[in-house]
Amino acid sequence: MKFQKPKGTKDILPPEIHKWHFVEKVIRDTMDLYNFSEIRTPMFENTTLFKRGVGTETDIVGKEMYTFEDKSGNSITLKPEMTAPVARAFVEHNLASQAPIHKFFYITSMFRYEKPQEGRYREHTQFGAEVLGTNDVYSDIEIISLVKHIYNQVGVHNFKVKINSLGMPDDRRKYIELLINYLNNHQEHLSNDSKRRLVINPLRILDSKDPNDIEITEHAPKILEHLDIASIVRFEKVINGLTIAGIDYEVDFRLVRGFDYYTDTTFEFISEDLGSQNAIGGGGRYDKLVETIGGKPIPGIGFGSGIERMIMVADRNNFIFPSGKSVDVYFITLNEEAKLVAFKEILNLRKSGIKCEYDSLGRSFKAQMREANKMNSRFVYIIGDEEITKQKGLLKKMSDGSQTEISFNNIIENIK
RNA sequence: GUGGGCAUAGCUCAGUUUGGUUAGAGCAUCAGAUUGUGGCUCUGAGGGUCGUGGGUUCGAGUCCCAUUGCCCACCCCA
Repeated sequence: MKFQKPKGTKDILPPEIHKWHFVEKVIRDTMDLYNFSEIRTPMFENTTLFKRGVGTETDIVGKEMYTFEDKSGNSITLKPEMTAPVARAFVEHNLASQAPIHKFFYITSMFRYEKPQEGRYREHTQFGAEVLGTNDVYSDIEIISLVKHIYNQVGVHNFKVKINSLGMPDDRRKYIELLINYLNNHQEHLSNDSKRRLVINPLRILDSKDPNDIEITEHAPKILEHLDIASIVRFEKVINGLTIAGIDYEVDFRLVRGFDYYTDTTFEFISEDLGSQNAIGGGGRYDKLVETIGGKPIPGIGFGSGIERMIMVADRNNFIFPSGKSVDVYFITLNEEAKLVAFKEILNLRKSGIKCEYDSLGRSFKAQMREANKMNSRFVYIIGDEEITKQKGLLKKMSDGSQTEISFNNIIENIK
């Protein structure tokens, strides 16, 4: 019997890892530039956090959570999203009393029990940010600019920003009633899925892909026309800010996201390079979440973005990810004594930060040359019988093939 | 969770229609092409229980069933 990775998971092997290192570095550097600090929370939480925070009617909580009982009978869930854990840590450590505003970022695995397909895993990696403590419109704009800023550095240019406002809960509730009334009159023409959603989560009918549903919802009441004046003003300010920031956006009344905690601003980044799972990232404002999970009424906004999907888009746009430093010196050794000399020299060179490699299979000269060439070594240092006698090795520059005799302890001066 | 397709060497795939001797190619790997010199070229070698388990048959990579995995769409999302 052969072992294989669990369904919906992946291994990242050496030829791919430089992409991840690069993306992670860009994220950390850019987050620092925007003055966000990293937060790490456990891989799992008590299940009730997500039920309370995210909402039991959402698909993520309702059917996609990795939930299990631990040995003492507590219900544990591998985190399917990061906003609720961050809010929990924020409340648990009473951070609100230490400073009025907190800006967090994270890079972490997420777990959702779904049917895997391209760009969709059961364990995937997201980076994201959360701003807690202000509902300033500029924090909305800053978050969206930040995402774009990071995308552009990692080769993700081909994407659209969709934006909408879901208003505050009271307005949304009233709007949903209007929507239900409207849809009830067209019920017989709705898809089966949407008939079901009419009872469970009517907003979701707005983003149905069924042509009939789209036709019907085209003339449905629009949420943006039924919001409180404060929400409308704020939405306009956000949009204005995006224009000033030079970010192209598309107002999309069909954009309703899969978490119950959103209020006012919601947004999504989509790319046509992803196929059917076309969202690279998304987020929104959640001004009621902190109090929902037992904190003070503190507003927040955040986003999450899938790193697998970002790399996928970058690859499909032929983005070249910078790779690490290549080998500086490959030691070619032709006998046992030479190996000992090489071993001593390598110890020294590595202390000075020179990247070295050597043959550990006792292979032929030619094979060692090929190996050095394959790993793109800048230099080769050859030690054979003659060189041992002279106490000088042959330093060969691979780019032009030139080679000179260099004493054993003189290598470092000659490879600049 | 629902529907459709695919599974042959490390990778990309022929071979399946019309079951029939030791299952092939390219790339990759390794080794050679006169003494101790890489990239290009040439030659050769290793590597597969044909996803797994049953069944039909004198005989199965090829037909049938089941199972697992992957892909596509729906659902949903990153």
